Amino acid sequence: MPSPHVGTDRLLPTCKGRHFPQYFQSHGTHHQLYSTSASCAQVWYHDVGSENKEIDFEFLFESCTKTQLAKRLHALLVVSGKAQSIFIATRVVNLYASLGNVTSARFTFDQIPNKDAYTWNSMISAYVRNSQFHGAVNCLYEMFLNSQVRPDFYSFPPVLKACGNLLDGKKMHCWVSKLGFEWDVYVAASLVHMYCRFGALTVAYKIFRDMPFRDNGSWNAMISGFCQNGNAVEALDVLDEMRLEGMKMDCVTISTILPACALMDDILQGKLIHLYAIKHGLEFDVFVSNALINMYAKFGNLGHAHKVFDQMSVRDLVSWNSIIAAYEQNGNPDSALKFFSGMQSNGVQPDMLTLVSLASTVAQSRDCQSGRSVHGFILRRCWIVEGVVLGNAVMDMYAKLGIIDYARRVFEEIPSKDVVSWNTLIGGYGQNGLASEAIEVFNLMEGCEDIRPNQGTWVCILPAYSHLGALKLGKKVHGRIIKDSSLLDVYVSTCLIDVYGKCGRLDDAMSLFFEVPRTNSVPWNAIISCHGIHGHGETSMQLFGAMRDEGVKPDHVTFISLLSSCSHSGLVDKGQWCFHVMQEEYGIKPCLKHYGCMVDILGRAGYLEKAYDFIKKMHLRPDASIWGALLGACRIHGNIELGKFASDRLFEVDSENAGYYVLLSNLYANVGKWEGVDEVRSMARDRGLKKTPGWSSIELNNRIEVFYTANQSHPQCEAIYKELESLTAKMKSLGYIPDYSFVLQDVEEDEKEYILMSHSERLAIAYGIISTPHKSPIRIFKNLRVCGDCHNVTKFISKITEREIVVRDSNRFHHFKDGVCSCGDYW
DNA sequence: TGATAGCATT
Repeated sequence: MPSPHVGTDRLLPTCKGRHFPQYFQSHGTHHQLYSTSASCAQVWYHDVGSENKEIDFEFLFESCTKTQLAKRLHALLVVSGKAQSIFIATRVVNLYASLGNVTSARFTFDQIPNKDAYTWNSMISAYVRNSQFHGAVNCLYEMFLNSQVRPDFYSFPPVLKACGNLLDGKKMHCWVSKLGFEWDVYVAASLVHMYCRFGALTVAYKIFRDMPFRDNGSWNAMISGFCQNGNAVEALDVLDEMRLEGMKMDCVTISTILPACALMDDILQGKLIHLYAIKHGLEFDVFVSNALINMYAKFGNLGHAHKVFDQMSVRDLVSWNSIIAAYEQNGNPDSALKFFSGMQSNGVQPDMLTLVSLASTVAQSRDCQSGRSVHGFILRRCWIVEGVVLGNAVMDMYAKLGIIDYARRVFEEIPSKDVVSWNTLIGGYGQNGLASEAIEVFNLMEGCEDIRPNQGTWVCILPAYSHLGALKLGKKVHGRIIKDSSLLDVYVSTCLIDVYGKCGRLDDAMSLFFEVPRTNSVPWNAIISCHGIHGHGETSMQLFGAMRDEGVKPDHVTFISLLSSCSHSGLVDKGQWCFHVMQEEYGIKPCLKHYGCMVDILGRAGYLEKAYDFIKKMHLRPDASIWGALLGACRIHGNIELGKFASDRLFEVDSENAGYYVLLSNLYANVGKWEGVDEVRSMARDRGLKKTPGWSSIELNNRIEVFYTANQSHPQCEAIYKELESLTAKMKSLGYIPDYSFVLQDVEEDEKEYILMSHSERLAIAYGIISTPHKSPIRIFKNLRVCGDCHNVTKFISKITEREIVVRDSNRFHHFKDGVCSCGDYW
């Protein structure tokens, strides 16, 4: 029975038919059949040339690890006449199937003349093992139509598995019942598993309950069904029942139940199961070890995860992926990268999931060069086209690396974008401070009919609204969320609290805060920070007290919010107390942001030397924000020497930020040291520094109007400047003197006055005045800090126009009313 | 004679 697809590879050119023995003769007696690669060398073919010795086919079957080898073995079987046996032919079908080659399996299958049930069942499972589920179901129908053999107990388990994947199994269940196979333990377990795949847990559980006999596999099917639908409690209940009935957990049970322990946050249960595995000698099973690595990683216990990984004698792709993900998800990108290179040097080929972890790792390591390497690696394998998940991960990586244009490009290249792709791009723009672009993309997404926003979308778009102060747009989304979903996700609620708080609606933020479940720190952090930026430091402290009373554990973000609240309100003692409590009571190590707040608190309050001593005692290297805080404090308190020292340190670590030059120039100007002002100006000029363009925005008629400094292109430009000129005249009659120290350019005085007048916040305020009813309040947002002159001017404007003016800048809120600011000029 | 099946980890 010559087989045309056999023996076609060029290393065995004459192996067809009867030429085959001659091939061996020409190569002597001891002959290595599979000599193409080292991994195949284990398979030897002994003494074919000397006719009296038998070929060890059993050994050859065992040793086939590649389709090419299987084809040679198949050829050998054909030549030796053994392939005519239906038993041997069926084994060949199974061999091809196990190597992932369904085509060859089917070809061999078709060549077999009198197929029996064994043969048909093997072909069915060949399809299922290779995820060709329609093929499996069709093959069963084919078998049924072939009147000589009937489907039996062995036919249905793989077909039911296929049905589970195809999400269509009612008809098959009827058939199984009709044939009376329902009570076979394998068939019933397959039914249980299939219904669990559909999420029909009640039906699955009923079948499971009614089983007359349950083996380990049946229990495992039910437990895994609950686990995979996220019902960890039920899974653990069934496990208890199983053990009460005297059944022992096996490798499958353990690798199924460990993720449920992680889901339940039940580390004790997880450790007990680990102990059980050790006691019963199951700990070195590759599935069990992998599941243990994943569980310990979820509990943040990298030591245990690493130990399990180290003790493994056999590691597969999942083991490497798990240990890489463990380090990546616990914020240790360096170790994750080390394991990735370890994986490569061990000859394990990475898959798409490896690259998803790797992309996140690189995003954390802030290494743009590696980012490109990862992208290149993926591009060479065309993986972006294959799976949207990897494309999304690469987008996220670029967004986190701050290369948002690349993220956009990857987004454009993803053929079937899902809601996560959109969310990632929206969030990416948001994280890079491009709130308007984020909103633009969100609007584009709204135009896509097949994409529906989810909770993740709201978490990405709402901060963009907070950032621009788009209260009305935020409220619109709030309405939609209430309409769409009965249940408010804690993260979405927190974003809404943030929108209301940052749009100046503290009362609305508070009432929303009281509605959400407050069991984790996230909503607390938001509400504390909102009160902080409004200058209500005492309220922030009271909220912290309430948080402690309710038993909610604060995290490092809580303390950043608290410390910045203290700094905005001048609460020196309370700030120091927080800094102490954070370390002593909660064991949180201060990061640069905490230190920055402390320098700010001390410095603003006038304890400049204390602030400097504090910096000297830091266990982290001070960055620009730390020296910037000290410099800012020196400006307020007119300390030239320390200010000069701080700015020297500052420009060592960041010489590009124009804001710090303005600060220093302002310090000199305040004490009348004009030569210092000139020096700073020339420094700034020499370095050709890139200024962050200042802008302010105002929300009118459901639109956000953005004004850039000295913007002349607005349609109402003329009216705006006219209004400002008239206001300036009135202010001067009330005693306003422009403070030119906020002007960095070296120009004539009248031009300096014009520059100050063109500051974006003034343009926005003037636009508000001419576009809204008399005496109505005005809300302005500015991306940088409001300059001292603008702050002073706004006080005058609030008095002249009898309007309440709320300005939120990059730092905090300023409420102006009757010529006074709520911050008491302390900001 | 022999060979075919369910439940497991990122």
